[in-house]
Amino acid sequence: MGNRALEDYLKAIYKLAHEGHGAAVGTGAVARALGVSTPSATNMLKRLAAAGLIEHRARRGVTLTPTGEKAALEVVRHHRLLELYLTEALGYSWDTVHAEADRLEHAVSEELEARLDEALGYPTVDPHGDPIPAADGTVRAVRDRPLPSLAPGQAGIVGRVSDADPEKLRYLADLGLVPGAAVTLLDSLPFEGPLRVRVGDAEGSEHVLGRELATDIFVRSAGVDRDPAKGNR
Amino acid sequence: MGNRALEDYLKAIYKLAHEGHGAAVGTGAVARALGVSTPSATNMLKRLAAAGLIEHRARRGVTLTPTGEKAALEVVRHHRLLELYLTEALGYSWDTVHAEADRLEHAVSEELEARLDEALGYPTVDPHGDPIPAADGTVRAVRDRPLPSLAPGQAGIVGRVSDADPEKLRYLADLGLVPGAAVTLLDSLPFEGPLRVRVGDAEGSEHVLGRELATDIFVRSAGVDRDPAKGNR
DNA sequence: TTTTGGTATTAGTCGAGACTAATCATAGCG
DNA sequence: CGCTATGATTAGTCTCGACTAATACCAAAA
Ligand SMILES: [Mn+2]
Ligand SMILES: [Mn+2]
Ligand SMILES: [Mn+2]
Ligand SMILES: [Mn+2]
Repeated sequence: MGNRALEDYLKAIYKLAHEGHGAAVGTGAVARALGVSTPSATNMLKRLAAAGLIEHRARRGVTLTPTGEKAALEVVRHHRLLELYLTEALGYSWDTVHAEADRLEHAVSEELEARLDEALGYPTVDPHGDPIPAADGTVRAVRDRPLPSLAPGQAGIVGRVSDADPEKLRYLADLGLVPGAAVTLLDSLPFEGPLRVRVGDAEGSEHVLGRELATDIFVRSAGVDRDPAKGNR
Repeated sequence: MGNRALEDYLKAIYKLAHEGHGAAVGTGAVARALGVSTPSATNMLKRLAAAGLIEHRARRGVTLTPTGEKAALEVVRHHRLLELYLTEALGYSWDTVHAEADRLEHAVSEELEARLDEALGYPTVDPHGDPIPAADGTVRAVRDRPLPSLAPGQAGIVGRVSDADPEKLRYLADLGLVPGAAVTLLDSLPFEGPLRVRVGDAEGSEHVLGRELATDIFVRSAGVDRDPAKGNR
């Protein structure tokens, strides 16, 4: 097919750029994210650069140009609108939507995008807590921090969880660790040990989480509940 | 992309086989249907044959094998479920759904297919009157005849209209010539001339239709209203 | 300063699907 | 019975994305 590959590269670059704060994205990272060999990535990155979608400083890394960022946001918007629509309107569970949306995202027209947006009431957050870029390319900034960065005894609200692994998502849902849930870090064992957390408000249930799993959960301060996402639902 | 091309070829062959009653489908017809050169079609047909999806008697034409027919029906089912879902649930008009479904059909998983089917109440007809193949590969037989084959004075019910041309569909909708509408052939001018029809019951409105347009409208006898399609909606 | 190891690029190949130009096969007509 | 029109196939290319194997770069360690 034509632009499916390009779109997936742009999306991957966008996401990598936003988790490794600001720095340029390496060829290898892109390759790993897409399950592709590094020469394949090099080749593709050159073409993206030739198309003016990315800046490619050889042996340095890669950054999205404004045009490229716009295109990437378009794909991300499709993906997240689809994820939300599939769960809200068609009863999908949040652990299965990702794969479905990954295929559908490339076949979504501007009209379908608009109709999904409308049917959902112009949402700003997807089922996993990721922000849905607006039609004009605006994205709410994410300031959530990984759960382990809380101080012992500190409370937070789950803002976002990593949406890649269905198993993980099912497990988190069982524990009640979904976006919007209150969570308190009771203590965290040293030497990268597990964390003990309370899920829910005053007398919620306690759980122990492995370090790795906890790192995929992002929280915001419990006090500061100025979340634009809640604005228009 | 991988199977998008194959699926489109299978779908095209299926549809051509069903409009030219029973005969084998020629390479040229396939090429024309897909907007592709005949050598491209020859090449692709060979690969479909190698995959056991079609029977290709050289210089004869092509027929779907049971496996091929099953695969084709799968695509057709996706297409028509999507068309219906887009109109019913997302407010698409019937002239624009075809193009959208043509892209989405290849990205529909078995799960999404099942959920669309359920959300629509297990429908059997798409917005243009085409039958939706059941999950088990069953298709309601279509016995509708072209409008011009009615005898002057004879009444019928619109069963199906050709869904390829949006302009045409908009025009037909304006005239009220949609599936389920009653239509009476008042008279038809000789030498392939235009037809005068009444749309609606006793005192409906009268319209004149060009021969070509009329040939894209398919009707069933007004009396025999044993239509399985009306069964479960 | 030389060695080493991780990362990126080059070189060469492959299959999918498309194209054009040239050739063939056959049905039907004269 | 031979000729021709129509339709199908062959031959040869092209682009897109992927791959492996070989090479080049560069930073840090020795
Ligand atoms: Mn994708
Ligand atoms: Mn998501
Ligand atoms: Mn299609
Ligand atoms: Mn249709």
